[in-house]
Amino acid sequence: MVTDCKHCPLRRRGFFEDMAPDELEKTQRFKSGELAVTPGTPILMEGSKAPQLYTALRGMGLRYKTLEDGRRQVVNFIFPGDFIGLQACMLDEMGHSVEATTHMTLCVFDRSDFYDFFRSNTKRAFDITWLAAIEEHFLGETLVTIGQREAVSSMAWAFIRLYQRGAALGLVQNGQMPLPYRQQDLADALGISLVHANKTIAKLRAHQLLNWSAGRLTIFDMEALAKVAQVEIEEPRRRPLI
Amino acid sequence: MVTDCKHCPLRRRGFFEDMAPDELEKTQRFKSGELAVTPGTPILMEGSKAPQLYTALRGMGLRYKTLEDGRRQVVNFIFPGDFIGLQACMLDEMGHSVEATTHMTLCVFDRSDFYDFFRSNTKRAFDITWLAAIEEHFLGETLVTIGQREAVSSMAWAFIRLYQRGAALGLVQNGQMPLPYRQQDLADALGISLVHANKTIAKLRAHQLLNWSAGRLTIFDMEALAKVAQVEIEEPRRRPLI
DNA sequence: CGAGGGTTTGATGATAGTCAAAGTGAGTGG
DNA sequence: CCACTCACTTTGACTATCATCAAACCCTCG
Repeated sequence: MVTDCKHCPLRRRGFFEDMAPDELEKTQRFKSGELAVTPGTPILMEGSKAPQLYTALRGMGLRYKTLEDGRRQVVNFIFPGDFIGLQACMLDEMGHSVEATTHMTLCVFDRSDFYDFFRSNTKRAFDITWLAAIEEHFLGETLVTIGQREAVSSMAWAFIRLYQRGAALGLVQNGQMPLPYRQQDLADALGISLVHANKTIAKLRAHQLLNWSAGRLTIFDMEALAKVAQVEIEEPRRRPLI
Repeated sequence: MVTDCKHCPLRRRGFFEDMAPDELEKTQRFKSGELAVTPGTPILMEGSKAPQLYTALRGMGLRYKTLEDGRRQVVNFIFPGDFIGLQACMLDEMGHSVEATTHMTLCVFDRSDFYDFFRSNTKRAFDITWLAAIEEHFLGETLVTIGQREAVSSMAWAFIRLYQRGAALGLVQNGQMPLPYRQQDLADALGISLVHANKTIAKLRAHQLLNWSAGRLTIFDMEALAKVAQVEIEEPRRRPLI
């Protein structure tokens, strides 16, 4: 019951770039299977040499790093279409762990086929580099956030980016999207404590800017939120799908 | 008076990977010239579509992003051998600004030749992706630092990484290396205020762990420093040179 | 010798962390 | 169907880390 790349439900969303027939076919051959995991399942571990790569097909997860004293930094939230494990592939070791937050389905690729895939088609190689670059770009933005913005501002920024990502994927309906994370996850992503995160969210809610409860996010006033966050509102750009 | 890739002074250091003759020759053809800049010169601007790429040949600089309110986040410190402008190339726009801290000499490449270069040799394309991946890896580590470590710990981490990078490049002599940045730069890199940065450095100095003055860094006790920073001591790995 | 960039220091206050406890709601088992 | 548990959220009280302000200091340079 493996999804055929030709009929990939993701590619139908306008968010992902179209693929030439031969790219599609090569990707199909690259794909070695599918993996379904339950919430909380670790998918990749920091420092491990994973033999496989994934693309998130359904469900959400997160990337994180942990410090020796147990502190955790959430590096990124994983949405459908995200490519997982490039670091293990290029650097031989994952720089962060990956874990499923909801039920997830992942397309599986064998690392041993990666170089062939990379070589087989310049466009695809370029796509992979593009993904690495956009990730670097995003991490840079996250860095400014954690380093320079204060909590309210950080929170606003995070919600805006999450919402935009959701919107691009067509997850937003009636101004609402599923956001199945815990406050602890957001807190760990922004480098603030759970308690402080909670109080900060409460503040945004009190100001009628947004609501996030029961795993659903609603944004009431994007303009005002953007002002709080000090960001330009811009659509995420279309991205390649591996 | 342009340095020939064949005799590139960087490649002689063991830190950079060897290059096959044809790679070397393609790189040479890719290189369109050299640029010498004085301290303080902006090299790339956030948001700009730079027509050129660079490799730092000599000198040091920094990458940073600025917020509307003027706050600055230093994303990374640029050392000889660093590749500059990949983001502009892949994403069409720089995600951060780049500025020279010391006098610098940069190898210049034309963006219009980039795709050809990328396509011409799979190994080189791979190298570029590798660089993007290692950068992503490093930014992840920075993220944990800013998000989870407290000031002393952050500082210790930063000095360790800078020192290791310097050591790999052969800049360390008698346990000392040049580190021509201001305390403000370090502060902006770690997301703390100048005053606090200063006091934190003073603390490390008082504990006899290191000294950083007059643009020179000395580390007295790497072990203890690593303990403060909560990091493993590991050599930076050899990297490709573009 | 004065100017200016960078560093250092002290005083004060705000932002955010920690601790502790209560509230909420979904899921489970008797 | 009703406790009961467990994971998560919410709130209050207290504290620490860190930011801001201001002034002095140090050094190089013209």
